[in-house]
Amino acid sequence: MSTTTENGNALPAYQRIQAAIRERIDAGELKPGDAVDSERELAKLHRVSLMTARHALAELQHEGLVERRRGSGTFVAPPKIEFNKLTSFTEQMALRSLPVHSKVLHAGIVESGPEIVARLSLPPMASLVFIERLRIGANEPFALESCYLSAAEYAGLTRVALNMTSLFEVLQRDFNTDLAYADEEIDATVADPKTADLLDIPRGAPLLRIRQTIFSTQGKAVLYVLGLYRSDRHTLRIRRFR
Amino acid sequence: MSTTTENGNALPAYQRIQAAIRERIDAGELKPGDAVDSERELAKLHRVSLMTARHALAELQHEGLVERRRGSGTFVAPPKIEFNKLTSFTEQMALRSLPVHSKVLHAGIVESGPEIVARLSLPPMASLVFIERLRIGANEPFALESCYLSAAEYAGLTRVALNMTSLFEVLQRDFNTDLAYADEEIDATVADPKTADLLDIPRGAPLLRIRQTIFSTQGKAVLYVLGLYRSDRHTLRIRRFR
DNA sequence: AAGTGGTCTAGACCACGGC
DNA sequence: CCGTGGTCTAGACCACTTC
Repeated sequence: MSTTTENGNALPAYQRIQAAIRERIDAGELKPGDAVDSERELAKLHRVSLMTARHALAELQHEGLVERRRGSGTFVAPPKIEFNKLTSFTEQMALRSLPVHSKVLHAGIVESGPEIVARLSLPPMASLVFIERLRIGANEPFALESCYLSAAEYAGLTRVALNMTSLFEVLQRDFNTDLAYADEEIDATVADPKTADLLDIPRGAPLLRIRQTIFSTQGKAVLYVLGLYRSDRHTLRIRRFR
Repeated sequence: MSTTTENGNALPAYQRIQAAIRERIDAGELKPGDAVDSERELAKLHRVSLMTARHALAELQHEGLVERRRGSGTFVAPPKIEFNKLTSFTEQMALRSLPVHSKVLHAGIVESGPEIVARLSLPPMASLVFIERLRIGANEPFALESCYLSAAEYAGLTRVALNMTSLFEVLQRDFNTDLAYADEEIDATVADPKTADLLDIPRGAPLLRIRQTIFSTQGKAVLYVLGLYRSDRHTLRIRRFR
């Protein structure tokens, strides 16, 4: 017997059922806590067997979109807060609806030391795009960020105005590079004279130093960022699990 | 038809199959990359239907224990590195096989300010167990940690020798408290004179400050920890996802 | 061609929750 | 009690990989 009587497309039945439920949630028709159709109802509605309806719901449960309670039913799960999410400076500030811009201090091609090249898994003599920006939110300097990328692939970045635009956005739009995750090393340091002046803090003031290697969805190290954050204006929040 | 012919226990068939596979992996009989029995083999071996064998493998795949490739088979997945894992100081040092101990500076009951009480979701006048420890690894002071817990529940902690023992372990063993996750606030500060002396660093040296609220598996805030880490001996590593 | 995982059926019994 | 999810059967066809 064929999968459906009126076939034609390629989407499995259980995925069609999931899509239908997702749509009802996205449309606001179903809110957190509301009951979703039961397995038996879904089976009748979509003319599939119980196992297929069950499969659809089981996956949605695993995704965290619904909760299932034996004897009771299937319910839309409350929205989950996402922890340890990699967000750009622009996105973080937008969440707090703060006016934000950057002052580009440098943007060019450099021959850098072996350390940064190694972090990007590039050959020892590779040249790099180097962008240094002072990050400003609510008219106060927040952070000093130095970004490094392979010049071979991202030389065009030096011609993009990055004072108002998110680097993440430019990489996605103009270079078709989607970022996936970042490995970060976090420690504390003190402001040297030049940094202190730029960030408008006393020399010797404590700074949070975050060194990120950011990887694309293809698993390639795309971006190395050294960030110095004013500790009086910045707290990093993370959640760790046992 | 009954679930099995020779029933008696309560474990579902698919979980017995999973357990059998897990055992073979734990025993080293199956290594990463090795092929696991196919659905059909498992079905015959355990005398269950294909769907049941399939269910067992599908869950193991979702857990990340095995990888399944259509047309090819099911294989033991390479071990995954766990990121952002909540580990005790003792566990971290054990990973680097460094000799480790602690010097208990204080251990007693205190009436603390409103902030810490609030972080533990306790009534305003609640008294707290306060334990201050200097953490020492490789014969060098690493960090200064102040722990706070509800005195009503954990008063017995003041009588436990915590200079060589992990607090996490004591909570689990003696208080039946399993920890699940921690919300952490991370910033930078400078060493005050007392802290500088204890950590054997210059006054004004940068410190990584981590404030943790640690929750039990029941979702209760159990422990508040204020940690000051020598930035020349400590780097926090995390991975963040987009 | 043979074997694998992916999807699916049309039933079944059980354990649990709420009324 | 009835409806819910949880487990399970004994098959089937398909898409894919490997040889």
